[in-house]
Amino acid sequence: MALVALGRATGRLFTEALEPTGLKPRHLGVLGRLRLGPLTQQSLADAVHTDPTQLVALLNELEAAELVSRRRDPDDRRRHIVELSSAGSRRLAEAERRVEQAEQRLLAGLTLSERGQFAQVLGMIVANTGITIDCDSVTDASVDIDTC
Amino acid sequence: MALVALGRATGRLFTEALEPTGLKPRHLGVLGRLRLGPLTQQSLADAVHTDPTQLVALLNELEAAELVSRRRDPDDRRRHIVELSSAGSRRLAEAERRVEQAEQRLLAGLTLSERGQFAQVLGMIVANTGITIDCDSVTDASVDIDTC
DNA sequence: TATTGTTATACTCTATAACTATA
DNA sequence: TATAGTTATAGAGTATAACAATA
Repeated sequence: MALVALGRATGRLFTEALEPTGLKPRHLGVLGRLRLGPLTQQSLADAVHTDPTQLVALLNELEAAELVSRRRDPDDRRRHIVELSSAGSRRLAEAERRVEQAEQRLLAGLTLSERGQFAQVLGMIVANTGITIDCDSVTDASVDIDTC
Repeated sequence: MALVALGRATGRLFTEALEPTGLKPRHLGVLGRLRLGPLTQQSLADAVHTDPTQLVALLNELEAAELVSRRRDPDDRRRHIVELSSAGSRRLAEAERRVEQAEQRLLAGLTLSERGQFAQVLGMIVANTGITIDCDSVTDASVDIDTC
């Protein structure tokens, strides 16, 4: 179905748009969530619907780039508290800008009302089926930049 | 973006719907193309926009299941001519039925006119961007079962 | 004993290069 | 030498199980 192919193509588009930032879509999801505040790795994994096991690798990369920090939770030394750095905050903003530009290119041929309809239909499909989706703001009327 | 996640979820939906047939979406694309007539592997690879190298594995599986046959082209013995068997034809029909059912579930909440709008918008996005898509009938008004 | 984070393993997909047999 | 098909290899992405430290 065309929807699958278009989804893949869109994924490639976003991935390429992010390339200059050194981030991949999944990194963006993590950084975006951390902007709301520091989290434990477990709760972060839940929040971005990622396997805790895969989150480790993502965080290793983000930490190596000094975009996030990990520190032990003094209350429970098994836990790591993950926090967005100021560099991470800046990188996130830049990445979001690039993704938004890519999205503008993608939707260039559509009028505002068509974009609204499109977002609405996407939301309805998600809502009306048992489909589990990896990201949150699907019903966001602006088809906005949740790059989960 | 929601579109990416929905595309992935839809892909999983179709893949699962096909499981009882022992086929994967890519097999379906190959079988569907062969229904139009026998082809050389090269032209088949072109037709379904698949790497000739990956097509080999797909055809090995389809041939092992006796859904297609490969024979040398007498005019150029380097070439293989690939042909749909009658069993392949039946399996294809069954697979298409299952995919269509999955699609009905996916679009269950939408009215006919909403489905039309949706297909139209998908087509416009594809047409208005430089996106290369792996399948043909994207602009098909019925959002029909090209499972490429 | 259970939980947090980590490592190791494996399996699928995909992309690329090298090989064979024919031309 | 070039082409059709094949094989081998390596790289992402993902899922699962086992492990160390801590509770």
